[in-house]
Amino acid sequence: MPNIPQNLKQAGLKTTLPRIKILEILKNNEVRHVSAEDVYKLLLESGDEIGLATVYRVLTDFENSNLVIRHNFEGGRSVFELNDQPEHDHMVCTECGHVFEFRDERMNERQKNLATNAGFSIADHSLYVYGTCDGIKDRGECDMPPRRDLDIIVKK
Amino acid sequence: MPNIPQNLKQAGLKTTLPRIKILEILKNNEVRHVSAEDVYKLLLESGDEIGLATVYRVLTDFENSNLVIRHNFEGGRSVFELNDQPEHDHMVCTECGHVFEFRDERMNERQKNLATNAGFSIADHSLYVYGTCDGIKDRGECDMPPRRDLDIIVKK
DNA sequence: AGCACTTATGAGAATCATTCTCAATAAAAT
DNA sequence: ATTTTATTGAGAATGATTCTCATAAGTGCT
Ligand SMILES: [Mn+2]
Ligand SMILES: [Mn+2]
Ligand SMILES: [Zn+2]
Ligand SMILES: [Zn+2]
Repeated sequence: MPNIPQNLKQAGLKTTLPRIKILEILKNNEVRHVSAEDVYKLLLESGDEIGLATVYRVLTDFENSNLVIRHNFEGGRSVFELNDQPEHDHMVCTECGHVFEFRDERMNERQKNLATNAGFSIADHSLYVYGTCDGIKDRGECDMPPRRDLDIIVKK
Repeated sequence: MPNIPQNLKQAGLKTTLPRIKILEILKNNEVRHVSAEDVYKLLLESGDEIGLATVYRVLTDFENSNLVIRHNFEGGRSVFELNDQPEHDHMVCTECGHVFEFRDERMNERQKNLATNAGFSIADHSLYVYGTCDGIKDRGECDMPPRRDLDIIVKK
């Protein structure tokens, strides 16, 4: 089991209670793509009184030390996820809010080639697909909580 | 030359002065990816006193009637562009702010297949690539204003 | 453990983009 | 021209996020 204080130290961050608690939440398998507000509420639920400003600060610190990745889905609020998966993209269901993760190696490659050929150095990229997960819903997979593993993997 | 009142009527929008002025700006070849604030300032520069709230409203109306497309690049502000180009994606230079447009038919297809196979109905998607345009800059293409035509087209 | 030094936290104020409210106005319909 | 209905403008309100600054907590060193 990964040692959280260890993780923080490695990331160059002091081991403080708020950071430990928040990293615990993010490592918890029950959640995956969470907003700052979500984290704040989860903390309250577990009896930890940590200010919202602190939650934002900690998440930003985590982002800067690459412990988490920040997403800007439509809707104006940032969403964070633990940076413990290979690079992947997201499909967001605009009906039920479920976020599906997928990975398409060939698409990544194509993106890189494209940029490189154009003389552009990629620092980052974001691909979000919005729609509804009807088909998946029909198969009873929609209302399940997001899974730890990528939902869809497209092989080369 | 496309008739602006015509365009508005077709879109089911009343022909009002603010709408005409704003559509004029968007159709003007000098700008392409603009924020509401940008539009507001351009209006002021040309002596039109149109409230910022109206600019936002009009742009949203335009979006709803598919006259424009709204982008949510990183940085928390929406950017709009006239919807007069085939579907395309964007590379945003985080140094100079230049936005390059590109189109990769195969990537689009792949996205669609991916989603379809997963039982997901795509309503929309956004692919933004962030980085720096060093190479392009070297070739003296970077600080030019965005062009009307897609910057980069990748053929099948 | 106790002390000093540095960094993080909390609460609330401040900021920023965007939306809302509502009275005044302008466009379309009759 | 008159009525009807949608739009505008100014400023207030909102919502997410950041900032400020006094207080508290972590870390290193006696
Ligand atoms: Mn993810
Ligand atoms: Mn574009
Ligand atoms: Zn769904
Ligand atoms: Zn550049």
